[in-house]
Amino acid sequence: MQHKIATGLSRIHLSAVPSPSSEISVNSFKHAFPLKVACSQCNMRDFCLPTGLSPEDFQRIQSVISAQRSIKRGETLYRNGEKFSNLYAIRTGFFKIRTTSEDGREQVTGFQMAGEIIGMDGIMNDHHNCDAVALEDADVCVLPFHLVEKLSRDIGALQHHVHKIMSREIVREHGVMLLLGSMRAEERVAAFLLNLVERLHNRGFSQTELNLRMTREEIGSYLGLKLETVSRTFSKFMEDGILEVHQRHVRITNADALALLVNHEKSH
Amino acid sequence: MQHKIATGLSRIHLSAVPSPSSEISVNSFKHAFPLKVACSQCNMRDFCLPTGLSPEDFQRIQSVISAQRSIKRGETLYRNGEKFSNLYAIRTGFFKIRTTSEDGREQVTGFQMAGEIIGMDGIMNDHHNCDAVALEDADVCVLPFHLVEKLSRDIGALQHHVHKIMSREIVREHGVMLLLGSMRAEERVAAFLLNLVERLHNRGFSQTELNLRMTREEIGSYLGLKLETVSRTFSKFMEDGILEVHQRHVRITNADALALLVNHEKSH
DNA sequence: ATTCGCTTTTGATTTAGATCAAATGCTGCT
DNA sequence: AGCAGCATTTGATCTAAATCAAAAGCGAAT
Repeated sequence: MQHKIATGLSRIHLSAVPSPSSEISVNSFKHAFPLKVACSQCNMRDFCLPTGLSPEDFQRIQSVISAQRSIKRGETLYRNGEKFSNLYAIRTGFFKIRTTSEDGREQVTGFQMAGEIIGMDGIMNDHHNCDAVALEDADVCVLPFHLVEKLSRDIGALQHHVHKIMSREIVREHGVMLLLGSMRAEERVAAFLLNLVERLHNRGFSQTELNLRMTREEIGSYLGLKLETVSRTFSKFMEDGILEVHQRHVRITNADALALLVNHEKSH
Repeated sequence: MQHKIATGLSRIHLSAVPSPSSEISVNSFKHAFPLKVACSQCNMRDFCLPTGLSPEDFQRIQSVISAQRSIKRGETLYRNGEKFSNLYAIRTGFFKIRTTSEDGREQVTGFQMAGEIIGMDGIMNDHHNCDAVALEDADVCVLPFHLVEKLSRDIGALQHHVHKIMSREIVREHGVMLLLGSMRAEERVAAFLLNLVERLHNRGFSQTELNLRMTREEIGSYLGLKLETVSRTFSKFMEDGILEVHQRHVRITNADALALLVNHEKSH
């Protein structure tokens, strides 16, 4: 597979196969009637769904997808306090998930990309307790949760898959806690970049090059650092020949050094 | 309800109702044959299970509990890398959950007490990826996960409850990330104490007094601070008349001040 | 093409918390 | 009871990252 760089342009490669109707008509009606794509045809299916489903199961799972929704950059898919009713499978685009404390402090708890499922925070008490903000134009599949639950009672593979996805989120957050609780700035930034690039690589993008969708401030919020520290760390990595950074475009020129930074606490 | 202080002694109040057999015989065989208590009779049932279950449902849920297990202080219930097969409902006792990075850094990701369910980290890839260490002698109910899944396909309330429990864990971890990513030392310690005391209060213990089960170092690991900083913060809170601390015994003498610390970022 | 409003970089300085060090206090064990 | 080994406290010092400040870069809108 040719590796692509995760730029805005290449987003189109991540989209599902277009319908037979012309590009123009699709685009004009895109916001009002987002393209509904069969799960069995979607490039993201292996990320959203269990593998090895029968065509009938695909059909049944497809039936719970009530709609697709397009979210423009800067808009929110759901917000803290809103009634919970759906999970969302990201089909294209990129989100930040953030929580806010009573006194207004903000914490980015994750950056989520195509193929990932978001919204599970709302199950607990029927209301979302964080915001999902699109960092680039995005399309999501809407999965009414009561239907997901209903169908999982019939399809064991789906049931287990839902459990796995939630477990994966718990484990991911353990990793972030480790990062926030015990790593120094350089390690955090290195871990962040390696994680992003790995997930992009799984989706067919380059392993060494990426376009950041978020500001230095958002990276800082996620990593428990100030934006100046993020910026300085990037500059430091450039000096060390580990990265080439031009604005939001990053090329990893020494992945080994980056990996070493994360896994070997500097002795002192 | 009379409030109890969470000391080692009062642990007995958290235990399920003893069987008709004498205390002595129960205790002598405790480790080998932990008392199996009916869920419907267990004081922790409202924490572990959905409310409003029929007697039949209690019976069926009870049937998936393969055993109870006693863990001595310092021992682990499960370990990173171990095969996953069970969730555990804590019946008595207190655990720390910790992850370890490749280079050996340790992060306590949570402190869990009676009524809480642990082990969900293992669902994702069939292996646990953290350790559960008993900080005091503990009894847990062993819930083979494949049976939990099987039964949830029949009992909708159980299915939803499992989802809620996992969602709650995700949300809890969001909170810890907020703490680690954006709070200062005093706020972290205040948030930690308020959280602990609230959970104990929900279980019938005092709202103002508690016995810590963990060392300053473990608190520090959880809060992303060094043990000296935790100790100093306790001392500071004593000077300020917010706490009385004697070793592991803590009395909150000014809960309002503690709450204000958490919710109002100091302007500067 | 120009302007306005971000975003990013970089420098100077400050500071919260880490680190290093030592004394004291508990707890469990023989 | 006495000893050994932790756990905790407290003080002195250091440092990584925050804060404050200013300039430069970029992109969207007119």
